[in-house]
Amino acid sequence: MFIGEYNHTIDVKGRISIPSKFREELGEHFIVTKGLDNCLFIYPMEEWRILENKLKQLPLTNKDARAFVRFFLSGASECELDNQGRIRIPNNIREHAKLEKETVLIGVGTRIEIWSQEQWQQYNSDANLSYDEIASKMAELGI
Amino acid sequence: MFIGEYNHTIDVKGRISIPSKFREELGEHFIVTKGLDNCLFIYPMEEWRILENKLKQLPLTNKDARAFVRFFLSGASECELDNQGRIRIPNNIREHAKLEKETVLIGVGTRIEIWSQEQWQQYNSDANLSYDEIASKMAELGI
DNA sequence: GTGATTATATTCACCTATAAACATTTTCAT
DNA sequence: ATGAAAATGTTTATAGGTGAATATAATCAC
Repeated sequence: MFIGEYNHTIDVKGRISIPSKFREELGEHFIVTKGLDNCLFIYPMEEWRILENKLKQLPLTNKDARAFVRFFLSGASECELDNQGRIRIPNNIREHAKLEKETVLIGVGTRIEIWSQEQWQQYNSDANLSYDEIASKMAELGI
Repeated sequence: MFIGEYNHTIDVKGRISIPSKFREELGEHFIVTKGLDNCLFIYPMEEWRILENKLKQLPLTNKDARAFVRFFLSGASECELDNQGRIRIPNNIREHAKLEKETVLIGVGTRIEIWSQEQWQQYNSDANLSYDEIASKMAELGI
């Protein structure tokens, strides 16, 4: 399980270091792809395979399904940590997440997400999550 | 059952010692998360596992579910007592609870909560639950 | 109450993760 | 082939995390 929130910076060459707490669980190779809500998703290989399989099963005849599959697969690239624990973010997906310099990496269970700091703050303050909503979600889940 | 109230301080490195009375029941590893009402929740590992599994099952395609999972998991951190019975509170979580130096730890049955002293005092006076109100709530709940 | 024991607070010292700067290699266009 | 630009690798500095030691306060047994 990936959990937690970390503020990291992107260097002038477009590289970012992955929080050390995430590295072991990520393994050597993993997939970075365009995510939902203007962020990037990072999946360990194992989780990626599961997602791939789900995507494969989507009906090719459905317009939305085709768009969804294109979105995920075209934006995906396999990455590897360099020997200082960094990765290079490909330009096309970097733009998708509006990554400049200040970023936030969050652990979200089966995946990691990379946000620009600005986007993350905005997402959080957009109050699409009021306390009441959180509370009722928690109640639903029996937390 | 966690019960009682303790005043502890956070040191300059962001560490706080867990009341000795809580330690045995907590075990070695546990999870600290952003809680409701500007405090932090501490869950024993067993409880946490159950939550994890529920969270994993929420659909990626549902916007509200994504927001909730992000809130909950990015605000979580696995902790371990050091050999003096302390834990470190990550900064993002710490800000959520407005923890400065003086804090209050309270036992609330299945979990422990960490409050800033200020917030706790305010909560107690704001909520100014009269005894009558408490009594009638209890009756409602069939206690 | 007195002393012994345990819990908590505070300080110091070390180590690791990250950031930033610099150096080297590769790629590509001319 | 040559130079420019991009990618990759290395080095160093620093902040923040971690562990240990000491000091102070609270608790307990007698």
